[in-house]
Amino acid sequence: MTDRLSASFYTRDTVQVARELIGKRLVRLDGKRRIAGVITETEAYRGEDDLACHCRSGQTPRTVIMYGPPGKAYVYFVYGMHWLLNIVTEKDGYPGAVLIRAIHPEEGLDLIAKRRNGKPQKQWVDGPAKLCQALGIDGGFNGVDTCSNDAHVFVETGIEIPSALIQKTPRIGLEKVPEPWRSKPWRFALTDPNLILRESKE
DNA sequence: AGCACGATTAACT
DNA sequence: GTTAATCGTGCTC
Repeated sequence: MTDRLSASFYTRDTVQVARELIGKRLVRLDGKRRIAGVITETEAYRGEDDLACHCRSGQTPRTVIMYGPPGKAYVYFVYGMHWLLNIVTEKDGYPGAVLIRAIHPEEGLDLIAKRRNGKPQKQWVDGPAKLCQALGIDGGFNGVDTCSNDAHVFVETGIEIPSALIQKTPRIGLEKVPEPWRSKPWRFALTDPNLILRESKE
């Protein structure tokens, strides 16, 4: 049995999914090893009218995944060197995705340390591109169905996080995006990830 | 501690 | 030709 999230979880409003992904567990199967951690930061991008969303220009070769069925990984390349991981949301045909910006690592720490090449632990996975580097996620994962049993990247059920501990803020890196989109409170972040640390140590 | 900038490529105008 | 859902380095205060 598995407690992997199914497509129905993602077949909903993107902002709601982004909120509920906080506290869930992101898992990467690396050979026989697991790299996993609690999701601590997400952002919602939805619809062609959202001028921060890649789909603002309609369906293109890059964005075709976002228009397809929910639960698939949307992995894209930016700034000439970074990969970013999203999970597609909303009904098939309506574009939306949640960007996974940060996790709290709990499994496979040695593999993360290795990929992050000697950086201090605080900088292992505290940004969307660092996260992808740490987990070994690149363009090869674009379009992978995370709900399928043989996917090597997926999300499991996790900890229930009270809303009081979740910060809602505008999305990051949208300096040139016009209002109201620049200021939409579609970023969700755990205020103090150390709360999770304490819980997991028991 | 905080800010500015260069890296480096694909997609879009 | 321009820009980008970023990161790491190096400089200044």
